Amino acid sequence: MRYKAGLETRERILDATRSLVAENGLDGTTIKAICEQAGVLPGSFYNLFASKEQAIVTVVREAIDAVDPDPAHQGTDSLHDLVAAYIRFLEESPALSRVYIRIGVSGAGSSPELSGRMVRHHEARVARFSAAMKRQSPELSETLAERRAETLVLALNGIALHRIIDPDFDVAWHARALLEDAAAVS
Amino acid sequence: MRYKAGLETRERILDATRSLVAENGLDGTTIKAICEQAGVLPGSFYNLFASKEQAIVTVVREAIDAVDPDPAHQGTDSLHDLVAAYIRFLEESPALSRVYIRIGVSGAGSSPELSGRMVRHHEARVARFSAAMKRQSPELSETLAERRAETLVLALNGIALHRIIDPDFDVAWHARALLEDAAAVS
DNA sequence: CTGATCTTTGAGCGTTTACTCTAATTTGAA
DNA sequence: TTCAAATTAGAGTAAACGCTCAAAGATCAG
Repeated sequence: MRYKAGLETRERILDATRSLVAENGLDGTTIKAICEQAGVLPGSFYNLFASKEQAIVTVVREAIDAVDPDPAHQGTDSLHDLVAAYIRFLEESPALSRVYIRIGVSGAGSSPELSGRMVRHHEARVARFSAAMKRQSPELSETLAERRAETLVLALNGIALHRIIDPDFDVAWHARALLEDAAAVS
Repeated sequence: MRYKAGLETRERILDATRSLVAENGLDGTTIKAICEQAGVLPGSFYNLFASKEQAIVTVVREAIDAVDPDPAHQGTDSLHDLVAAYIRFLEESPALSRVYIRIGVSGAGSSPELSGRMVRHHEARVARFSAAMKRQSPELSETLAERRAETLVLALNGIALHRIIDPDFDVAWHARALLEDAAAVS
């Protein structure tokens, strides 16, 4: 894994894994398909990755890192900023965001590694939304703000999810509608 | 499929299929597991069902029929009624509702039969919510009411989905929060 | 009881899965 | 140029998958 050729192969494998998981989901993605799309034979795959799961985890980590960008700004962003960032992620990284939705949705199947990572990510994300919610509506109680924040995050996921079934679905419109409703209350 | 024994076996197979899909999802449910849980051998399964997919489709149809009860009342129910009915479905039919969420969410995988059925169901459901929305807020334009109705349905699914990862998750609270937000706007 | 029909048995089919192994080739620092 | 280390090729493994089938057993109308 030190030579240039190996690193290039690794990238090709990750590209293939990303698009295949986006297209077919976790269980629908096979080693054979990855190798074919990457132009590689199984021996090469297993020279660079210990298992199929390791390649998938790598791609999922990418997706999780991409969904909550600019962590330096944490503590200053508004709910609107957060939702806008999510919409941008969905629109500008179609493959990666499909990976994210598929995993977040299926509960990562039978992989404890992925499940744990996703649960922790969800908690952190709710916390970030919750902080923004409290900043925007200081009159809300602690627990109420947290629950409303979680409602918003989960509802956003439900909306993003629909794009997997209907590629022409207008995610941005619905996400903004949701945000407006939440803002109208507070 | 006419003798009493066959009908009982059929029920046992459907019970097993329902709980296994609820627990492990579509791809995680195998013929072997179904047969073991139903106390049946593969030959018996295939005497009653043409394929694994047929058994699953039967269970999914159950779930779809259960999520929108009392179609006779269509045209009179309020948004609150519809959301309350959904919450009741989620709470009173845990296994069936998990099947519903898993299928609706994953896009039914690679089964065109299931995908088509789910798409049609979603459209009908949105139409029903949309009608209730127009009744409640006549001042909204046609398309606006429809889009808001779809936002609500999808957000509800996003919330219900989280219960698959966290069984203790308070679906009812979050669903009601969503409804209040939507109501506060109109 | 008879006998046609339905049900169950359980070994086993062919395919696909993730993954391994050895030998050949390529790489790039010294 | 040398040569150990990294990378590839590609046949091959064992296990799991959905599913089949012939034979034995259970059911129930006539």
